[in-house]
Amino acid sequence: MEPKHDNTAVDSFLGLGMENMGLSSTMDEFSHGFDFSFLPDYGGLNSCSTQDVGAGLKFEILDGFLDEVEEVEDIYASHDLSSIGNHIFPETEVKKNVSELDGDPYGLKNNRSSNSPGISGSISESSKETAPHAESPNQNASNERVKDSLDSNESEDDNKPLSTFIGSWVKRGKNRKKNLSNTAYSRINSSGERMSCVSYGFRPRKGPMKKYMHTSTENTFSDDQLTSSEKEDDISVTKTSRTRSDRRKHQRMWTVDEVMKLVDGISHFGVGKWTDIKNLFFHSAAHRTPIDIRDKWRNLLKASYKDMHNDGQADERRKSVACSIPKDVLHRVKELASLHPYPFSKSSCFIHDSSRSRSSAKKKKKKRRS
DNA sequence: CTTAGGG
DNA sequence: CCCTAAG
Repeated sequence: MEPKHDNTAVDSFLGLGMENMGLSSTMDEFSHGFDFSFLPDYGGLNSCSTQDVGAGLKFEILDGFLDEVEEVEDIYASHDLSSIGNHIFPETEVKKNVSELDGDPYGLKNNRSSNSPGISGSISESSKETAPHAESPNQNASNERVKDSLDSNESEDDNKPLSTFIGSWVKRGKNRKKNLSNTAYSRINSSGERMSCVSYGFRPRKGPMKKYMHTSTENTFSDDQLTSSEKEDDISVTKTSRTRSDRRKHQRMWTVDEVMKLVDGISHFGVGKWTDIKNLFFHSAAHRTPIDIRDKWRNLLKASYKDMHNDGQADERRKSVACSIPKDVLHRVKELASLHPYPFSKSSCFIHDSSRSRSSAKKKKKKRRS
């Protein structure tokens, strides 16, 4: 292979070359049992890419970028993979099998949502999140790495105000036995403040979702994912030398994208299959336990009903941009709500006003099974 | 372990 | 979010 070390190499690195790189490496790792010949032409995979990669990968010039290259690889791998995945598993065909591809199990993301962060979003996302990955050399069967990056398709941050994280722990007074025994203790034992930068505040959900993930991968990933918020937490904690009194999981604002995934999940699995939804649609979301998801759905329903009672009144009370739920999503929520009622029977939620008497019937329909 | 419900 | 009770 002739290393063409002129502009071409650089160009291809910065441009198409990257794509090819990511793709080719992806292919290397994934072509083990597969015949990708049916895949669409990914821009001269064979012709220029291998060459450029061969040349480019030497990277005398780009030595310093190697780290980033890894990320980039991941990023592109993720994209290529997702597109591949969509080709391999067209829509309805495979359900669980796709689970590992996550992010966009049914290719839903593509159709919907001007909101869901497209490529750009994912890129910033991934680069942010895979970065820590590159540092730990061992723990990546490249296989898993790719899967990770797939997961990082997750739209973690749409618009997460950092203040959210900082503020959230402040308002927690109660101490909880469970939490105390879990997190706080470990922290104390590990000599309190000094340690705090590592483990404080991370309360792993008790059961790692083992079904669809290969343990180490997801865990490390979630750590990475939490990194940002964790840092916030740590800083605040060490600064104030917070005691273990407040141990509430950081309240993370639900992004529109997440909400949409939730809606998707429900429309695919039905209400009540929250573990399934979690696994498929929120597999990469380290937080968002099935319970969280259910709670969110509960809230969404509430919101939708509220909205429908305000008939037409575009209520802008939810001023925070992150919170406001787009109308279309709200509509879908309503549809789903009428489709399969959420089983909360008691009076608790929802406004009980006069108009509810008849209309409530639609909520109390039969529960749809899957 | 999962869900439903309630706080 | 958290917690608990129930399958």
